Amino acid sequence: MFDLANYLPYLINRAGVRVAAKFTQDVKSENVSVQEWRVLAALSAYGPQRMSALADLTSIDRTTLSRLVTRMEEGGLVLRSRAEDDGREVHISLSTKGSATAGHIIPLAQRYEEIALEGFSAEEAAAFKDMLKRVYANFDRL
Amino acid sequence: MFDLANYLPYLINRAGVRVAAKFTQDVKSENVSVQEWRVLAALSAYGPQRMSALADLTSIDRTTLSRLVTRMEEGGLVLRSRAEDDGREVHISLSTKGSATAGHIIPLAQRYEEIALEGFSAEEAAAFKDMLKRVYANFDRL
DNA sequence: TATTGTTATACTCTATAACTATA
DNA sequence: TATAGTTATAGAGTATAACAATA
Repeated sequence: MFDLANYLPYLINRAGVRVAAKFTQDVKSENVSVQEWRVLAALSAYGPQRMSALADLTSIDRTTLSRLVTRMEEGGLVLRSRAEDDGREVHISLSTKGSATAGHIIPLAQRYEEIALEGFSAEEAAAFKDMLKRVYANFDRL
Repeated sequence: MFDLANYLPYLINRAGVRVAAKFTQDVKSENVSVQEWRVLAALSAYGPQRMSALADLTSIDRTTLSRLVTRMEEGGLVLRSRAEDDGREVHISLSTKGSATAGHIIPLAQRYEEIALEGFSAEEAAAFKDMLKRVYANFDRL
């Protein structure tokens, strides 16, 4: 047969789906979707980004991100501007409202991390995160 | 700021998205989507299931699953039948074609697990899977 | 010609609610 | 009334390809 209960991609997917589903409900009060939060989080963590970098950081498809950013721009969460040195590039940055919204959500996000890691020692948590990074890196070339 | 690079939900999401994206390309030759594979895998691992159980096993929304199963039924991958003892329940099972398709994909899926866990010791891999189960369980009540 | 980003299209997924059939 | 599953609808995501603007 097939040992689904110990199949790694399955375990990753179901954990991710569950966390995202719960988070969706909780950020609804901020009128922000999970994808929008991912953009806000990436810009909060790394500052203004080009579209292609933002797509990598958020794991959001480029064409989806383009329209998502348009909606966020219309909602006043982010600013879009052309690069001065290279007219092809677009720089996305947080607006004041976007920063404030991110500031409201970050504590909630941190509570999610605490819930997820309940019962983990600090060493276990660090090892766990490291393993997730290694899995990601193992697919770098593919 | 916000330490995205060590934020657990982010790490889980990006690993899951990357694995699913690569897998999508690879199963295309079997004319099967990732969601369809999840159904095939669940039925291969646990045998015939009711719709609600299958939704839990695959982390697929019930309404999405209902239409997904319709498409798979039309494609000859699964069989849908009413329960004899309770006319409300529907049992989904693999057809001969569905079993054969799953049989083709399972080796590919196992290669994905090997790629994902490259550089992991057996103990690390086991600990990693256990942690993913604990994270999932930590959101049980929410 | 190559790169960056946007738009078009068709299909799928999600979320909510309403609905049918059965218990 | 409650449960199992389906269907309707609107909004959003995905994949592919085509496109404009810039380099």
